[in-house]
Amino acid sequence: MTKTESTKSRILDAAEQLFAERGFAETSLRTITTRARVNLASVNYHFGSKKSLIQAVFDRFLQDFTKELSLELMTLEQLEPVQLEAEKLLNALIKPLLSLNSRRDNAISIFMRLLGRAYAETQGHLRRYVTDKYGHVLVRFTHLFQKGYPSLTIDQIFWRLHYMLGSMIFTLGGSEALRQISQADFNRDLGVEDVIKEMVPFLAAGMKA
Amino acid sequence: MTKTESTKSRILDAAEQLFAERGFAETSLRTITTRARVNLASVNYHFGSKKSLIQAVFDRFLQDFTKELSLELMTLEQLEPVQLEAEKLLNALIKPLLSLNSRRDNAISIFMRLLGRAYAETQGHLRRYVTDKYGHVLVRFTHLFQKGYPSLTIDQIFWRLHYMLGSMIFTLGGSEALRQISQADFNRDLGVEDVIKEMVPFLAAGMKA
DNA sequence: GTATGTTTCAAACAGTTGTTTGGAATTGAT
DNA sequence: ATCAATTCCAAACAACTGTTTGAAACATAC
Repeated sequence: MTKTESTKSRILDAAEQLFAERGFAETSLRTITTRARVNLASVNYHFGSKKSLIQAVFDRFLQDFTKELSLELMTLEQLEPVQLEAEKLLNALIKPLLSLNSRRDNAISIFMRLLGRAYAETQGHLRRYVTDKYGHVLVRFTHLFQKGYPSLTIDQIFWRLHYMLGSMIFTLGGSEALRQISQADFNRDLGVEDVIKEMVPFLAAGMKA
Repeated sequence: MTKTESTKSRILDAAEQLFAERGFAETSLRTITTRARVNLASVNYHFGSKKSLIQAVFDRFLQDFTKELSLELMTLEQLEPVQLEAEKLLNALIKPLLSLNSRRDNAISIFMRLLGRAYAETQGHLRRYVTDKYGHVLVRFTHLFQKGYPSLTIDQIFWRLHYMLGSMIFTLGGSEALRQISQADFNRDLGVEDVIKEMVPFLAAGMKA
């Protein structure tokens, strides 16, 4: 059993990294199994198919993330409307993100990049899978914002949340490359945590606009 | 010559649509040539390779877009610092976008989706190609913001521009799918133009924060 | 030690990919 | 009408894809 687990998780480790780097279609099972130092057939043996492997990669991430996020939302849901400031709501999203990074190096970037790629899969199984399984936290989030900012219409909140998601996925998912540009043009280097901190006032101001 | 042009542009039309829908790797030349009703070999004859075809698709879009954008930037660059409000700067970006849509249906979504996919290509030729060829407008944009908001540091401006780009690419590129969700959950339907209008105050507030 | 179930592995499978080829069809100029 | 250049096209190419197979290696229990 221990040998199996190491094979499965070695595959997951290699897969999530490669998927984030190159994309799903651009990553072959042979590339994954070579990097994971396991036999090619073991992916189909342990996961069934490449599609299922992709979902398994997401599952591992989303389990950790949504568990923490759900906890944050629960405490927020017991607050009075006046206490629900945008900054506080944003932190409920950011705290679980940051704790991802404490478990594994670079986890935020990988996770955001995977999300971005899943989102880009327009025709795909993945998009449905992610939204079906984890769309309810978005709904809870929407309700919280509605409660804190009752002057905004529900569509305004809906769309602003998506502007926000776009900012986060885009900048955090590509942060290495962006940091390279930033470093080249402005001779400064920011870590992912710094970028997130910079992001909060920007997003909060937008949500309150 | 006229036959050739029609073949070339038929390929470009089919390719840009399919690339935006499914992605570059997920779209085969056979799918493209079938939809374009041309022979398979004509892609390699007219464009050389699939990579070059992808670049050609971008070129056609970016030529129209950057020409208009550059014009907008020029008029802004002759204004006084106090006149450079965030809303005005945003409109300089949005106007060329909207005029894309007047030429071809759905052009904004397609363009944004292509940009998103190019951006996701981390290892790739495309990323370099786009940033190399059109990165200077980003620099001009940064300078304008710096002039209008001198209290912000250069890194703050740099990152906020990227938050902004993320919002735009994410929401406009996926707007059909998002609109579906919006329609299902809130029974409202917004066109791309409406989403953009909704976006301006959000982004402007963030930039000024 | 034998038997049972699980996991690994090399090899092969059928299908798809981008690209190349050499000849046919078409074009435009003289 | 003749010639040269351009464009088209069916067919084939080698390389790569995800998946399956059946036997070998391993582990676990009696």
